[in-house]
Formats: sequence, structure tokens, C-alpha cells
Amino acid sequence: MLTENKPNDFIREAVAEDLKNGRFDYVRTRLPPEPNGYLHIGHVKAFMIDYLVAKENNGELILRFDDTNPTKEEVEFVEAIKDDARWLGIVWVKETYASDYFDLLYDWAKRLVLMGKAYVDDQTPEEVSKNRGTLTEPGKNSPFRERSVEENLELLERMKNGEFPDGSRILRAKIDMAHSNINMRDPAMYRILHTPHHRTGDAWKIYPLYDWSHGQNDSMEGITHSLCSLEYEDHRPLYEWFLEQLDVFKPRQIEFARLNMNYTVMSKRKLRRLVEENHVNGWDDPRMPTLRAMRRRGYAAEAILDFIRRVGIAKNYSVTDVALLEACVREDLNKTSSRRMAVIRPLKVVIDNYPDDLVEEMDAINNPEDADAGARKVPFSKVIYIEQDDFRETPPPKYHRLYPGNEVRLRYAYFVKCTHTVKDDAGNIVEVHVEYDPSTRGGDASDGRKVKSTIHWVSAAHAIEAEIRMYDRLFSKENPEEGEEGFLNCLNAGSLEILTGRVEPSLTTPEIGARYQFERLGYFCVDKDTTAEKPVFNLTVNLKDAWTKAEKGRNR
RNA sequence: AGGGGCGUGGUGCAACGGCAGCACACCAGCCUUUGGAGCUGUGGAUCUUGGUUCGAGUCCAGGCGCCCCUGCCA
Repeated sequence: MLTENKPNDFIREAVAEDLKNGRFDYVRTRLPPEPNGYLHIGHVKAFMIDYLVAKENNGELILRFDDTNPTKEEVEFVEAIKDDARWLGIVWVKETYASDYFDLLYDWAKRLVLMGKAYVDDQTPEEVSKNRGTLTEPGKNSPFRERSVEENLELLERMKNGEFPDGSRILRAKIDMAHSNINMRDPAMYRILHTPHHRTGDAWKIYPLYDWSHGQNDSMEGITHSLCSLEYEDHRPLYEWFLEQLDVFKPRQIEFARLNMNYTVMSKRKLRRLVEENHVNGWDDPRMPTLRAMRRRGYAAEAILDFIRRVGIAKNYSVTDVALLEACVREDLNKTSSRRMAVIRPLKVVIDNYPDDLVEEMDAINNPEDADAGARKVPFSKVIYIEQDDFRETPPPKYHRLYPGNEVRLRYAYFVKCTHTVKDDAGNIVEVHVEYDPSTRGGDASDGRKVKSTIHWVSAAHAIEAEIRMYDRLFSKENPEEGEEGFLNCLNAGSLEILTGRVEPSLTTPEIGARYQFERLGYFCVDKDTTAEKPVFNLTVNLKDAWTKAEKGRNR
């Protein structure tokens, strides 16, 4: 399904070209997550490019964790990342780790030293930084740059054996301190870190940096296409330099623009702060852009994948409108979710001319988009709840719902006409009284008269109480990333609203994760906090609401 | 400023020298037992200047704008 009508973008074109002209005769890509955080929607784009490019070319995908920095990485993220990737439907032939190649990589480093292409530098981090030069001025050679091969070899071995403290020395490639590309000014290959690693334990006291590890790992694994985001474009000359010096298999690196989305933040550091400073309730808080949050919120993998497909691939810096994601989620749920009636802000309605003790079972369609979804019975009685929004004492123009003197349809039940209201001492409406027309059972009038509105309801005696968690955008600004602290200053105070609603009795013990459309409101899914006493529903995404929009527009 | 990259409706992506199109958003209408869904329709874009060409979003030259790069992060 995913490969039908496959899009044509510059990456797929490049891969096809490489196959055609013989640069490669197979395709193998790699998924290179760093296990230092949870996956977010931005990762999905990169993952799907890697996965689909391999799949569409009958190639392979290797899941390779980029675990070169033990000070930041943890095992718990490895399992979480795999779980999310599987949920997306991604299939990989092999799971590897950068750390699997530490021995071989070290041998390759020694080869470079032997060739006089790498050296141990004793400068302090400050000196290294100072001597790197600036964007416009060349750097200065390290005083240790011309050490003998023998000395470099010995020093490197001693670094590896843990004889020197953290930060005291690094191994650097010997390229050109005056290079216009700063990445080529003798980049660091190994740093000393006396930190245990989640896989290699305390076997290593030096760890490779990204630039030294990644491309070599790609080569070792026979990766043909190393697809990454735009900020690595500047690193490509270095990527190629190492492979050239080593004279090993040469994968091709191709860069694309990462996914950005408005009304959210995507950087791991900022997401971490939201969690750690309790602006949200954990990594799976449904307001987060993480995959765990979206799963909890009720987004289907198909919807997310559809979104990624529609966003496309290019090299332009871009910010995708979150409305597109929501449209994909709605489109998916419209076709697949069962309809139910739920009232999230209840208003009591008494049908004065309805028999006191009568209970009728009304026939309700489960999904008008899917004939196979069947039907169900919904109990109806004299006292019901409707949505507060569905009643107005003094209706604004074009308001078609319930108001004194107006007749509306109760979905799948009867036409009712409002006669009067009952107010409390403070003047708030606490009850709405209506009269029903017994000849309209099921919702059709035998005399052919029309009503302009159909509203949903639940029977007060039969409905059950439920916690409804209403979510809105986490940030009130389109671009919360503006400014360092800016994102914390534009948190949307109304991003979470917890309501106590009433749902029809078929929802008494719902299955966790089940997705429903609450008619006229939106799509909701059953949260894991659900108990036997009380179901908890998350708003996945609201239904498009032409009335609210029109009314807001008028008031503006 | 040095290097690398990018400029197409509001947003994202196409058009590979030949009528600038698709999706989302927006607006209008039709339909409707969800003011949902569906259907129909409208408006709106090639950063700029010059050149090549029968013909340029596409090729060439200059300008302008935006993004990334001075971690022992990835």
C-alpha cells in the first residue's frame, strides 16, 4: 500500500540513477537513531525515507543505533525507539550499533595514523577552539601536528588504555587548518571519556565522534545511500575524505530538509524541558509531538504515514502546517471509527409529554461511511442530556439548534420543541423543557416537515459518567522556537481541559486504545487511565465545525 | 565577511526548455437524520534585473533575501 503511486523526489531519482549507471548494483540504507530520547514526528520523515527507498528498490534497511556518546545515551531509549518504529510498520533486516564496530574503527584510525593522516593533539579544548580560526580567518596548526608516527601510535594506544584524563588529548585527522570548510580543519576523531557505555561497559576510554564513526560504519555495513538532513551537507567533504584515504567502500550521502511543524517544538532539549519542568505530563502526554504521545492520543500509524507522504521531500527549509496532520488524522478516522453519542458539557432536558417510565431502544448506525460496521441500540427516556452549546435562550442569527419555540431533531429519536426553561437563583439555566412529537420516532416526520438541526443526546438514567480530556495546541504561537526561552513563554494555558461528560451505555467498559467518533464533536480514544469505575477519553482531533467558525468570524 | 545550501499561491510539494498543477488552508454554493462526511465552484504563486531561445519556473550572468557551519554533540 505504501509503495503504490510512489512519489518521485530528488532522492529517489538519485538512487535510480546510481542503479542505472552502475555506481551501485543494490540498495541498502540505514536508520541511525541516537538512543538519547523518544522519537518525534520529525524522525518519522527521516525513517520513512530510509525505509521506503530501500523497500522500493528491493533493498535492505539496517537499524543502527548511533551510540558513540555514553554520557548521553541510555538503553531505555533503544527499546522505545524500536517499539515506535515497529508500530510505524518499519521492517529492518538487522539491528546494529555503532559500538559493534569500535574495534574495527580503531584499526582504521591506526591506519590513518600510519599514513600520517591523523595525529594526537595535546592542546586543551580551549586552545583547539581558538586555533580553529573563524568563518573568515584560517586556523593555526597545532604545535603537536608534526609528531612522529611512532609517537602518535603510542599516545593513541595510551589514550585507549585510559592513561590520560578526560579532555587532555584527542586524535585528529590531519587535513588543512586553512580549509574554507571548518569541518575540514583537522576534525577530532576520538575524545577521551572515562564513562561506561551501555553496551561496551568500561572496555573503552576513548569514543569516536560522529564524523569519524558514521561514514566508516556506513562503509563497513555496505550502506549504499546514507540519507540525512541538510545540516550534514557541510560534512559531506569530510565523509568522503575519510573513505578516500582509507580506500574502502564508498556509500553516497544525500541530504534533505528535515520536518518542521508549526505550533510545536521539535528539539530534544526543548521537549525534555517540557517534561522535566512539568509543563506536560510526561513524554506521552497527548499534547507532545512524540510518537508515544500521538499513539496515546489516538493517531493511527496510517494517518501519520499519510501525512509524511503528503509533506514530500525537498531541500527547501519548510514549516508544515499542523492542520495537514490533523486533516490526515480526520480522514483516516472518518473511514474507520465507530460513531457514538456523548455529551461533554451536559445540559438537562426534560421531555414533559413523554411517559415517565418509558424506555425505548433507538436504532443507531455505527458508521455511515462503512455499511459493514452495523448498528446498535441506544436507550431513550424522559430526561436526557444535550450539549450546552446546542441550546441558546436568545439565538444568534442563523443558529438552528434548540431555543425557545424552535423544533430540532434528537438524533435517531424524535423531533422536540422547546417550551420553556428553569433557572436557578443566579439566573443560570438548569433545565430545558421540551415537548416531543410521537409521530417522529426514528427522526422522520410523517408530514414531511423539516427541522434545520439534528442534535445528539444521552439518556440521563442510562448514560455513564466519563472523564473527557480536551486537548488544544501546546503553544499559542505558530513558531514557539523563536528565542531561547520563547517557547516557555507562549505555552497555551488552555491546552488541556478536563471535563466530566456523559456517554451512551455502550461505552461502559471500553477497550483501551479504542477509537470513536463522538458525533458532532470529534474523534476520541480510550486512555490508559481508564478504570472499571470511569472511562477516560482523549480528544484525538475535533470535527471540523463550520458553525463555530462562522460565529467566531462574526464576532471578530 | 569565508564555505555550504535554498528561493513556485497562506502552507507543503510538483512541473526535468512547450497551456504553472496537486494537497491542506481559505471563500461560495449543493446535499445532508453529524453545521461531520461527500459533491461543485471561485480567488490567489514562479524573489529581482538582464541575457540565450520560436518559447524560460526550468539554461546563463549579476543582484537581493533566507537557512546551516567556528562542540572533545549528533
